[in-house]
Amino acid sequence: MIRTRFAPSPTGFLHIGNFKMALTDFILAKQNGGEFVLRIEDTDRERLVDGAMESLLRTLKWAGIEPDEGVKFDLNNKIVQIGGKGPYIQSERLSIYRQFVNELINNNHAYYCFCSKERLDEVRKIQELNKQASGYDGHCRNISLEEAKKMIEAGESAVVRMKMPKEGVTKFTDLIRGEVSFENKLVDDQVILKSDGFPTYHLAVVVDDHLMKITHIVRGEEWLSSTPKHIELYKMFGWQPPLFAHLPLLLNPDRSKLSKRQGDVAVEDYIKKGYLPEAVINFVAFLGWNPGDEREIFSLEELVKEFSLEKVNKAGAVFNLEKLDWYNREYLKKMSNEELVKRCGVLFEEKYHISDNKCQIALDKVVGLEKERATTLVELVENVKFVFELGEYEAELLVWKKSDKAKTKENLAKLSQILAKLSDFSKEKLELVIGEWLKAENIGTGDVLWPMRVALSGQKNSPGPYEIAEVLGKDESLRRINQAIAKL
RNA sequence: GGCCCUAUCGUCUAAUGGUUAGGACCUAUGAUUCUCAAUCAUGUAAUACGGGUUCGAUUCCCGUUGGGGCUACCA
Repeated sequence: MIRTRFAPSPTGFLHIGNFKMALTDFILAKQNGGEFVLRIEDTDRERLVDGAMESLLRTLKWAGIEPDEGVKFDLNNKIVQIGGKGPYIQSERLSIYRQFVNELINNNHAYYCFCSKERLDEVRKIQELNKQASGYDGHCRNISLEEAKKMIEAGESAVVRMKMPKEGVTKFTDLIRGEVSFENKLVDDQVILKSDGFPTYHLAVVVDDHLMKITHIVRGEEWLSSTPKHIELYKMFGWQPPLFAHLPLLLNPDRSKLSKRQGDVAVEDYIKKGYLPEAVINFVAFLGWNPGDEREIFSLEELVKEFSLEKVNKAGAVFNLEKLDWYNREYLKKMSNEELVKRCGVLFEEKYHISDNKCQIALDKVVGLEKERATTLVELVENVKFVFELGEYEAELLVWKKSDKAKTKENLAKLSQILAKLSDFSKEKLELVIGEWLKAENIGTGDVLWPMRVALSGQKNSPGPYEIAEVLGKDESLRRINQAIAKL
């Protein structure tokens, strides 16, 4: 059975690139009837951010990516750990790591290192000057265990380094890139246990993935060059390494690694702006993957059905907001008004203080006005402002370019009379009645529809007049039209 | 600097040892139209470069160049 995991560090909001990894891990597990594990990698005590774990979980939940095992919200939105092989938060697993580090030390696969930061900096500087490969020079590699223990007892600060073999080549087959190989002598003696007693990523990830029976490691390409260290650790422990798949990275428009400087990188930013999870998932999944035909719209369920690692591209992909916008518009157009009202609920509440479901039916129509025009939820809610509050506008705006003020006033007055007699204010009925009138009297549509639309919306650009009139209802529509007549 | 990964329109990508190199986004033009959208039609636009292998290479190999990653007691 396939078991994948997503293992974020709680150092801030969920990065869109990491989101892509989580999505891929989730899809891969789900499509094979496997399990998806969520683990928290909080071994860097200095970069911990309060509330980051909650934020990460909230974002994943928004996207419908929830783990079968590991850390998640329960029904009361409390963070819990589920599954049998926990804990799933690394800071709660310190004794486990210590035990495996000791095993490595006792088997001569790891050693204590007492080098100061200053010495390490010096070594690096010299290597750089000599244009050599940089890395630890092995200064403490041959200190005997007895001697090391004495130094520790004497109070010296130490880290533990893994003992990389000095010859040979580490080869592995990446599911995306094929065979990759590294010369062992160029691989560093990585620190695996820090002086604060916490493991580094490299040790913790290997131990946890093994203990948690992870079969496929799907992660970003930035990990490719540390994979030989991980493979070597599996070897030292006598464990079977899992399969690796290193996904291409997301890029800025200038093709550098996607970074905060050039735009929003946190998924939360996109949630706040009113992007739909469907659109973000579809967009991000299609960065570096496609089904091989010309379909572009894929739900999470369809992705689970059709995604395959073999078709994933090798090169990084520019994170192109214009395409995201397009996806969001597509999903907005497709969505039922009812569902859209649900999604916009909080935004309506914040902006117009409309909250309870008494207004649901009305909101349904309001939302329909803009769903083909807006790009995001926030924009949609903003754009229907005129329904709740008719803004100020100049009388000149009422006059269509091919018309004049007198004619406009006359037309609106007649329109007002006609509407006053109507009981059915549906847009179909309005269109029919007004259409007949225009035809009968041979009046150009623009001569009436333009001023009517402006009178109802107060805006240069807006939805059509019939639609707006239907949403506003008879009383409010007439009030606005008569107000416009008074202006002229 | 060292090591590793990578290269098709501006962007995301499809395809094949032989094609008019396809689609989507963006963009331009036209149609529609009361405005903005939406919609429909049409157009512009790509195999980084140099060597091989081959009857033939965008595809396979090598090199160059470009881009990216790693090179921490960060992940």
